[in-house]
Amino acid sequence: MKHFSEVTPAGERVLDVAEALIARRGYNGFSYDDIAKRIGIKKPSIHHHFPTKAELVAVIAQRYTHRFRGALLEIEGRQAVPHARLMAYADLFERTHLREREFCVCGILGAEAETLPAPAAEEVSRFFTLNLDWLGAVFKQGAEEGSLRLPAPAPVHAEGLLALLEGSMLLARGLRQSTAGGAGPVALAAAYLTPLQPL
Amino acid sequence: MKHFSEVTPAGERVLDVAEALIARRGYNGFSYDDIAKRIGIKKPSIHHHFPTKAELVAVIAQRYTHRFRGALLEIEGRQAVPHARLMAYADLFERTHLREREFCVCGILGAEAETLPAPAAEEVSRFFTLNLDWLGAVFKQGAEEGSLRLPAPAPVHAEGLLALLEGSMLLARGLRQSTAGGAGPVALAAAYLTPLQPL
DNA sequence: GTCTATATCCCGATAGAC
DNA sequence: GTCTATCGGGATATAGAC
Repeated sequence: MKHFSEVTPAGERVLDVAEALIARRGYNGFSYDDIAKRIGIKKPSIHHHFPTKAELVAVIAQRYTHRFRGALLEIEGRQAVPHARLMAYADLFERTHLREREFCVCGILGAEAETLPAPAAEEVSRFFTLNLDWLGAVFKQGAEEGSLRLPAPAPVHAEGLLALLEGSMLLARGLRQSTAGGAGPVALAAAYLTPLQPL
Repeated sequence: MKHFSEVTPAGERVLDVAEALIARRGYNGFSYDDIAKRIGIKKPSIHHHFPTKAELVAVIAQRYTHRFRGALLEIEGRQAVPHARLMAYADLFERTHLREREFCVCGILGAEAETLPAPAAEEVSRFFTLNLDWLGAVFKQGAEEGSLRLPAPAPVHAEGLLALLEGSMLLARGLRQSTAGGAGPVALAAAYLTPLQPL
């Protein structure tokens, strides 16, 4: 399959617009014509860059995961303490969400996984695996050095925090508010993590 | 708008099939013909019961919320302790999820809220408000009687637990597993709630 | 309550000129 | 890289007979 780094500048413009559409309406909620109209070109021009919608979405998920991986590395360089790393991680979701109430791209694609073309579903699965592995390692480090007291194995907490953050976006959508009940991803993560810290 | 209790038996059959379709593929992932084929009748017969898809989905969300309200009342009658009530609540999601990997109907509709007809989006919003209010009251009771030590206000924990449970279904979908990473809603809720209990 | 037939529209996708 | 034109299909929805 095509790799996002091979895309031309005009193709990148398509990816940007399509990604924003997915973040708001999901895979089944936008069309090639929606992209074309927002860019100001015609539908067949989109097909010129990405022949099928399946490939377009797979590349978007792939690029999104790549960007996220970069953000994780940046957090590692900026924060040394597990708790601080996890809060910085939660802030990634908060910033995504504050950007005009966007959903995590792979989050909303994950919800639609049953209707997704196989290549796109695989890319989405990679996104979640990447995040769970990274979170699991951070929780494990915290448990080993004693800065976090975990009542469950590290992978369970990794899954719990990721579910909490993706779920907070779903909630905000469902409630039709920018931040559900007034609390955003960071506040929810803090409520999750605070009791795990020794006094 | 029509109330679910006015629906005829044939109409209820339509609701049942459509609800199962939504739980797997979402609002934008199924058509009237999908319903018709599964029941064994023709497409216009579906329109006879529910003239528009917007109304059909609104009634489904309405009925789903009603059923959920009943389940909450049943938990109140069966469990007296806040922690036990919350775990029984998590089990509602676990059972939904084990039923052929279904998503919470209002959960997946919430993710698609931006593309939902207004009446359906309002019903979905009601579902979340109902759940947040109920959870908030349980957390508040736990904090007041001292059986739960909450680092954040009760409404924040209500939002956190609901986000965790909805998110766990999203994760499982995205990872293409019946229970993400092996841990289901109940295990994640336990990891969330255990540190909130005094020793 | 269900049917056949049809209207209208939009979708993803392709052909081929510029 | 973008365009016009078009195809085939599937979507929601309606009319009207049984």
